[in-house]
Amino acid sequence: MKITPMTQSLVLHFGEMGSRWGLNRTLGQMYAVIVLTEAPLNADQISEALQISRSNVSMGLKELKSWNLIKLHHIPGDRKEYFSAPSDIWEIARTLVVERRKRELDPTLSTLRDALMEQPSNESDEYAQMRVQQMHDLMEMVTLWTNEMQGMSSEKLSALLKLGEGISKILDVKDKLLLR
Amino acid sequence: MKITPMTQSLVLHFGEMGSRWGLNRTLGQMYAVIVLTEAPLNADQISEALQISRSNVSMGLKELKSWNLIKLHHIPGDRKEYFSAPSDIWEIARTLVVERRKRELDPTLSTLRDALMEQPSNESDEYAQMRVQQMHDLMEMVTLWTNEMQGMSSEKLSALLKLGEGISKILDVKDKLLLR
DNA sequence: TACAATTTTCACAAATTACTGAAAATTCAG
DNA sequence: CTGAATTTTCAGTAATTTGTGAAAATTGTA
Repeated sequence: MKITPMTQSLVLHFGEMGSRWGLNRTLGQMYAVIVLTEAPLNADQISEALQISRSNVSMGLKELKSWNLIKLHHIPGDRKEYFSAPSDIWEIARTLVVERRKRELDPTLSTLRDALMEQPSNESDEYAQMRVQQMHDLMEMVTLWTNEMQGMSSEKLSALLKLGEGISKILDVKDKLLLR
Repeated sequence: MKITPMTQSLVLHFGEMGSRWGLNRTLGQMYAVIVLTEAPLNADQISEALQISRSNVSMGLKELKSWNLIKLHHIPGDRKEYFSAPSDIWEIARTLVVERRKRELDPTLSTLRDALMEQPSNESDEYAQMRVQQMHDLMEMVTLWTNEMQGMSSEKLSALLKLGEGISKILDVKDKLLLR
């Protein structure tokens, strides 16, 4: 599959960014080409577009699947598998946030809980445990939020984000509001 | 500096996590030991606690500085520099979010803008540009939010996060609220 | 069931990233 | 200003991560 210069430069950029996003270069490039192309693509097309080996594409697709970032299609009369990204960009964002939480927060939360169960052996352990408690509480709140986010429609999510600076005002009058 | 078994296991965990957090293993470990220790530490203490070379600590501290994650102290009569983490965990979280945005979102936002300036050369470019526009709008909203967050007091941030599932309800009545 | 098409796995190679010790640079007390 | 204490830099090496081709496994059709 040929790729236009515009797509090409976006793909390269998302490759660079991939590594900063907890994915990696190739994964970033692969997802870029999938997101930017309307028609679902098969592995060979991706391999050709990015000039990477077929086996690398296979491994990348496996990982994108584990992130729930791609949809699988079958074309009648064609044995190949075709892949596309959700057409709703909010769905992609929601998935990314939730999956990153799974990878970045959940394991830590569980380690923090373990540490809190232990008996502090001296003063410095006591201080450490206090900090662990703070981190734990904060991360738990973030987890609640991402769960909430997971169940939100794209419209609602968009409305929430559009609040932007309005969020402070809303917080100020929240109590008043919830009383009625 | 000696390290208790509890701190030791937390340090190891944050090392593992460091890589998923856009830092790296050593940076994660270094920050863990700084966060979990009440007294400010000097480079030699960190080097000893983590069993890594002094030069590695120096590079790590440089990076932690660039993330604005550590505070610098001077102890009278001692030429060494001492480092600590903010005592307010919310401040740490706020900094992390803002710094990650700088590294993960800002460069992409600028690339997306560039792509939007280009003249689409054919239909597939038109589709790509449409997606780029969507991504751009979403990321811009996130940027607004993180800016908002940067200016929020820890108390307010905590209140916002505690809303948790309440956020949906608030959204539902937002318009009513803002009218009065 | 047989077999061609397709996908996945995996051992090794290539590329990237992280770590070290030695040397250079900086800092500051006297 | 001197020189000891301290920090930083950097070239080389070590460790980790990523990519490949060949072979194995799976899939689906005739």
